[in-house]
Amino acid sequence: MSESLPAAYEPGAIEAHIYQMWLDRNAFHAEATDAGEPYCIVIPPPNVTGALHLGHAIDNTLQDILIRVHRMRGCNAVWIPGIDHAGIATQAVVEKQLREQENLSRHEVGREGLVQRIWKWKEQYGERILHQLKRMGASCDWARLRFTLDEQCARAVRATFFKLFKDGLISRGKRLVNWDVFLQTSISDDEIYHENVKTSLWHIRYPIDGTSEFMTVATTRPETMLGDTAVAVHSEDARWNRYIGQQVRLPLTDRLIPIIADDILVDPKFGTGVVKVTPAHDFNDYAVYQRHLGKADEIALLNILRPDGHLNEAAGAVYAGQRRDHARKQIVIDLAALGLLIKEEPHEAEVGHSDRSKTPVEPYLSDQWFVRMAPLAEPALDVVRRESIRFFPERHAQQYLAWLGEKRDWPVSRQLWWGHRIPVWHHAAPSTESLEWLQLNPEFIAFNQNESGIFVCARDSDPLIEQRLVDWGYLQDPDVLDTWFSSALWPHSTLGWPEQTGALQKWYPTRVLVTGRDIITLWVARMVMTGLYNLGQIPFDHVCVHPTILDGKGERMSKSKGNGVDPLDIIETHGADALRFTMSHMATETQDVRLPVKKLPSGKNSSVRFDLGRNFCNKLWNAARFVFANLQSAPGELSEPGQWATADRWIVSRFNRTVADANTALATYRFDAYARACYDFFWRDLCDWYVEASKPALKDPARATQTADVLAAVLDGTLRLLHPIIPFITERLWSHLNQIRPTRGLPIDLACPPSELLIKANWPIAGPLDESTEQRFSQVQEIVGIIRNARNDYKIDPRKAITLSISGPAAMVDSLAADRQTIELLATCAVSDISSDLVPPPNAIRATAAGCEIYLMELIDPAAEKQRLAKRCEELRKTIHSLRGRLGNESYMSKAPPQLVQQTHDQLTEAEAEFQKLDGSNGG
RNA sequence: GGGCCGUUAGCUCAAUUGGCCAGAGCGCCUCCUUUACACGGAGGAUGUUACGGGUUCGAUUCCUGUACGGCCCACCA
Repeated sequence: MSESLPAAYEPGAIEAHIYQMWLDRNAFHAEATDAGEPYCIVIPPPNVTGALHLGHAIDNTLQDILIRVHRMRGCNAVWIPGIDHAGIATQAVVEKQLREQENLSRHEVGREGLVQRIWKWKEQYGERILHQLKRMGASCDWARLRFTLDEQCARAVRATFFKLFKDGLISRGKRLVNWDVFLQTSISDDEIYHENVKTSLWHIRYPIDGTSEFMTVATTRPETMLGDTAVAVHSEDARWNRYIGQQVRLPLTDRLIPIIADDILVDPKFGTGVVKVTPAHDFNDYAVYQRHLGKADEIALLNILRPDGHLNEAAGAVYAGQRRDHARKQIVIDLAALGLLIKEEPHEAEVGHSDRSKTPVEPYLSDQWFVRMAPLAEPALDVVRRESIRFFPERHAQQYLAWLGEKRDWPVSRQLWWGHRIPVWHHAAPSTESLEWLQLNPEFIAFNQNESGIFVCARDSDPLIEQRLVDWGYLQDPDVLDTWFSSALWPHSTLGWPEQTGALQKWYPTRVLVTGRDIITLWVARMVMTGLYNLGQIPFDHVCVHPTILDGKGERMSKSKGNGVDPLDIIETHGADALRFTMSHMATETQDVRLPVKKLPSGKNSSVRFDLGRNFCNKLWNAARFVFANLQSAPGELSEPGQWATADRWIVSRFNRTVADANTALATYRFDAYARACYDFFWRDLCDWYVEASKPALKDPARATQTADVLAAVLDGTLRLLHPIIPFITERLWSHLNQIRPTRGLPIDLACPPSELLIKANWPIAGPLDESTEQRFSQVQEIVGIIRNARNDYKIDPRKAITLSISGPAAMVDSLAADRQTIELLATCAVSDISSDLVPPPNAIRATAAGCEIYLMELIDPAAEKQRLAKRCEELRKTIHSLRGRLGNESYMSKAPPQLVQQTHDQLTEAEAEFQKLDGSNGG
């Protein structure tokens, strides 16, 4: 029945089996009607475009730890998984594939054809992501898997858009947007990266109308001059201000454009002091246009580009149809021919590029939908200021507040086909019949009218309503919504909103959002806004921001950089638990952690950083094997802790302390502190000391049963404590423990009810601490330490037992005698005498620890001993000098806390006592 | 250019509201294959806590300046 466990832990042999067992037992699933305090986490949905890397691994490991801890604490815990459709990124990938493999453009396959292909692609890559999550041990409630483009999310999107539309928070307008001419869509600021490009600065003369004079402008983009509608100067620039109100003749065109004053745009000390103004193709110039709008010096807006980046008719017959880069060359040639090009100097500029298509973006004037932010942002700022939502670490709230404080309108339309289509239909001249109908259904239909016609928003995706609109000649907006629009609804859309589902009522607000700091603004802030707007409630109480994983060169792991490491690679070399343990250990409060990665001959990646977790698992495996080998099948009779050995009481107290530390760490999302507390307890206390100390006890018939019971109990508790971090190995060992020892015979402080599965077991109880025992055992540790130290100094064969005697304070003699066996085993020695009044034997090595004198006998080399003692005396002399200095300092004595002064006093007394003894014997 | 954060052992990171000799893992050195574990055990070496100034009895911790690095925002015709 209880098969033997191999000497080395082999994660590959058990992980798949254990995960399947959890699935078979439905261990991840929760129902809203289940008992327990609700505890819900929604996963930050990974983009379907790519496989997960280690950045996702840390994010999901931490979430899984929280979910598993709270499940064990008896909460009704649910972790909702999902994937993001990642509009622009996904469409770009599939379009690229289409081009490369079939040489087709999206227009050739059509809207439906393309969307169909993307869905296919999504199935394939979505599966891969889910597979990765499962291999990592993620205990997601898979029955609740969501996709940001599925029907449930679509209902939430429609309902939200409708509400915004009805409340007048959706507006449509011409705006200058960042245009990707390759994908022919607008992209958001955050989808742009800047690249340093070597180009030229061209100086061009603009003839001032009615004079023989010129104004000289400098530009890096000469082709945009065809769209100039003004030149601007500073109002106080004596060189130029007399021309304000006059006109220049725009070269290569027959247009006259005004000379205007704009003191914001123009810095008179920079360049020539004259700036060309191209409001349709430059963000600053567009701002000029807006500033002058409605004033006497209002300027025109002239778009000279087609959506594909070619120049249009407005650019003039000569240039219309040319590509933007071709036009630039041609214009330079033409200007030179006219003698209007003064010079061309080398110039470096940061040019915005689309993250998706890697092509330069074009500021482009187009019709877009916007969400007005001000009314949404204010309450979202408020809940964080009031700390209804708390950030961990706190400092990250600043970024949130700063960004939201700007309240910049959110452009939500994207000229894409993959995404939630904007639920707005337009008609320039609607029939009265249709208008009457619209007014009949204010619950489902909202509309507003302006000079360009009527815009109708339909709440539900109802084919009958939509068909009716189409029949009346209304056209649906071809654009789709920004991906963030659907992810902004994630915490409530995944729970069923707008339906008042049981899940929504039970689990909303969710408890914590775990994420990296890069999407605090784009995502976290928007979730808070929509949560408050749609439900009047915050979406989560806490935001846990974990460090960003960097590679060995300090660069962020990302798919586009190609430096992402597949968690499956690490799982292959180290195991999932090792990956998770190391991730938890790395989750400190710093903003980044570096992870040097090495490429294996197989082409896969690995990193020695994960050895930490692997070694830890192996140690756990073997410590458990040791316990199993020493357990009788039934526990002994419960005895009173008062009858236990020091080591027994000590390890129980240490365990209780560790549980308390883990609880504290988890309450503030200090996953590193949780992992470190477990590591130190398990390795340092349990393995290094307790297991070693238990070995003679297990051979002693009088103590074997009690010791085995403590071992079983502490192993039981340790597995519970570690399960959330390293679920696979602990579940495996748990089942083995259950087989050979179904009941533990737990000492009272560790009593937790039994459980067949560890994943469903109770979280350990932080029982009482036994300070005096901890202190007493630490004296044993000190004494053992100093003996080992001396043995090493004297190069004594590790196998050779030495004889020693201990002279200590009368109060310690009895307790030391009780722990004699422990000292003898751990320091490989025989203790011949423990007493309060020993005379130092001749030729013995002397050492001091825990206020005791230790005499190591039968060791020669008095010269070496003398030298060693001299060294120690010197150390003590320094210590004493420093401590006396501190106590002699009046300010210190009067201002430092008395407790600290007392401590200093005690230290001095101790050091002086040791010095006196050593110096006395060494004095000869 | 504006804002935020960081700089601790060769590397990667800790250090509760300022207070024991600033710790751990890896790496390094010595020794040990002792029946849980060499993915192990015992011991050891390594720090002007980036640098300057200040506050304090006392500063890795608080203030300030400099250097370097990262992130966010805005980007200059």
